[in-house]
Amino acid sequence: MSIKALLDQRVRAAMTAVNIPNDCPVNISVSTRAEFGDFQANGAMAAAKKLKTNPRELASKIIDHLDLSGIADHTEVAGPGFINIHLSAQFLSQQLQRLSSDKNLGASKPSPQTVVVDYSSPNLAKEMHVGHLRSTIIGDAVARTLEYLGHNVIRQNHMGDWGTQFGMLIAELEEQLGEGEQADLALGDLEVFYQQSKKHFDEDPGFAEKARHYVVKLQSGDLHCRKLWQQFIDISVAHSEAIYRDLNVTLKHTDIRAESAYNDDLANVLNELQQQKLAVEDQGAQVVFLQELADKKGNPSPVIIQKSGGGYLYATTDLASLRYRSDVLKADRILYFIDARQSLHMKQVFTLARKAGFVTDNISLEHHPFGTMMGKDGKPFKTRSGGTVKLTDVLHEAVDRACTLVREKNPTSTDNQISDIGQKVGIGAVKYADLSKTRTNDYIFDWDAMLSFEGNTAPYLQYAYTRIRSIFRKSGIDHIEVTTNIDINEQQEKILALKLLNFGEVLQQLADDACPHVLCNYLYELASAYMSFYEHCPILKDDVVFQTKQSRLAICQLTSLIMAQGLDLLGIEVMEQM
RNA sequence: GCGCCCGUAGCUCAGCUGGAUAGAGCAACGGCCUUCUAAGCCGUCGGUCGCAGGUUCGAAUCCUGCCGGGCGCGCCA
Repeated sequence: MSIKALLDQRVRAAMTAVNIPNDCPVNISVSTRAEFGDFQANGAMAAAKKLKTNPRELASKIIDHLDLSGIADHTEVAGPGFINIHLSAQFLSQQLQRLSSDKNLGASKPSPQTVVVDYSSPNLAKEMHVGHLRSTIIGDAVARTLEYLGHNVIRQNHMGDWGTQFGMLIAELEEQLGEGEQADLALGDLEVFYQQSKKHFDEDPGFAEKARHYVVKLQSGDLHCRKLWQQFIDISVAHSEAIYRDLNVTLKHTDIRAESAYNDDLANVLNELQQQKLAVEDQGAQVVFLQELADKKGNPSPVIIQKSGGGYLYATTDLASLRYRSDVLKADRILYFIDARQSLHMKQVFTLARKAGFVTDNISLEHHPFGTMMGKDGKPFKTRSGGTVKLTDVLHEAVDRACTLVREKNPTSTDNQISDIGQKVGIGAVKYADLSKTRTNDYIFDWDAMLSFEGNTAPYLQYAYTRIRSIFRKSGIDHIEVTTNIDINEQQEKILALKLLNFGEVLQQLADDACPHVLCNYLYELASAYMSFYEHCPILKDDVVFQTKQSRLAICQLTSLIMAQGLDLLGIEVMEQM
């Protein structure tokens, strides 16, 4: 149980003892200032309002019935009716020792659920650009965390391999192969290939006609088109997978279940919607009108299931995948990490899937959106030439800069050591820059901030870890026994201790809200608390007595374990030195 | 026109199930390496939390209106 939960329980008991109704909140929170204790309960003020009594007197009565023996040194009423709780050093010591022997590092394991996490899902027509970073790494961090908490996580990479533009791309591929070129050569740069193809499509009516024709042939199973398509897809998937490797993302080949996988089920989806009288013909298309999402005037929200030409759209594919995830994968929760611009679409698909009975009633369907990437001018991001920034270019630049810095700081290191550290630092910095701001609104792409290695960045956290490892190397001690007594005397030790004890709660919040930035913030605060501790509390110095040294090493060990675990959940690697 | 998201320090962002004097990083300035890695630590400077009302003992946080920005609203995904 977390300290917060423990305090909540005790204060609740005291509130009940003074006849405060159960529906009044307890409101345990971390104190904003040291003189206000470590935690405070402000439920007395709300309760006093309800009971029409004096809040300070009520708070004082609660304290009279509050049993915090062995937990707090003292409690006091302050201000309008706050109950400030000052934890005892002994209690903190006990809690830390318990944490040391807890293989879950304070994370409580809820009853396991099957959670489908839909993330990354790049469009295979083009190369991945910086805009794809968010879905990929946020989804990955959430998937890792849910797994750590014991859930059955099923990753789904719903790659876009089946849209209208593939007719254009395979027609272009056919022409280039006709000149004797190898597919992998023609597709050496997907972005260039896409542009060539697009230009061809726009300028040559004959080619455009062929492209449109090829879409239909492809979707109806024509072998020649299918073969060309497969060549294109294989190469494009390989590009994405190379990026996953560089990014240290856990998505595997077997996690791919692309749009094309649902092709054979699309007609079934339509048939069932028609049988249920949900889909009706309108202007030649098959459309479902959702009254549930009607506007103020009562106009229902339309979802097109089949185009007037007979083609299917992504709503159809998404419905098929929802049914698959519910029926076959048996999901309790399905999390989607998709651009906020898809919000209406997701809402429509979720509403329709429930209405048509494509998913079980108690399933949790969650769209976790994120905003559009903006330039420094506050307008939608573009490069000087009007294009996008390739993800692979950002990653290479980050690793190059990191390697340069590592070389400066470690002139005697070998090339292998430098590239190993540079890789972890560079990639970590890029990922952390994105993971640490999880606002669901638009965000600014700042090249320099993304490639910074100072302040609130991944290298700061990695550096804190290496400092700990360095101490263990210097001391010649491999590890500290979990039974070692931990003393909390200095202020820096106390601040660090409270942070360490909060890890489990942060993970729970991440699992519930799918917001990795709370873990980033936590780890930064943890690293910061450790840095202060490190500067102010000597460990291996000659004048440090044995017990203090052991205690501080135990604190170091615990910090390193939580730091490494936390960073691992973010998909950021640690190293012994940097 | 309707809908969704957003507006916090010069810049980039936390804080938002209401709680005490709104926090970080970057930038600027000043200290700290013969002592556990200075990618660091300590300090200074910097904010009418877009504006105006409302609810409340208490509002950055909740409600309403306005201003400003982004996005979305039937055959792309």
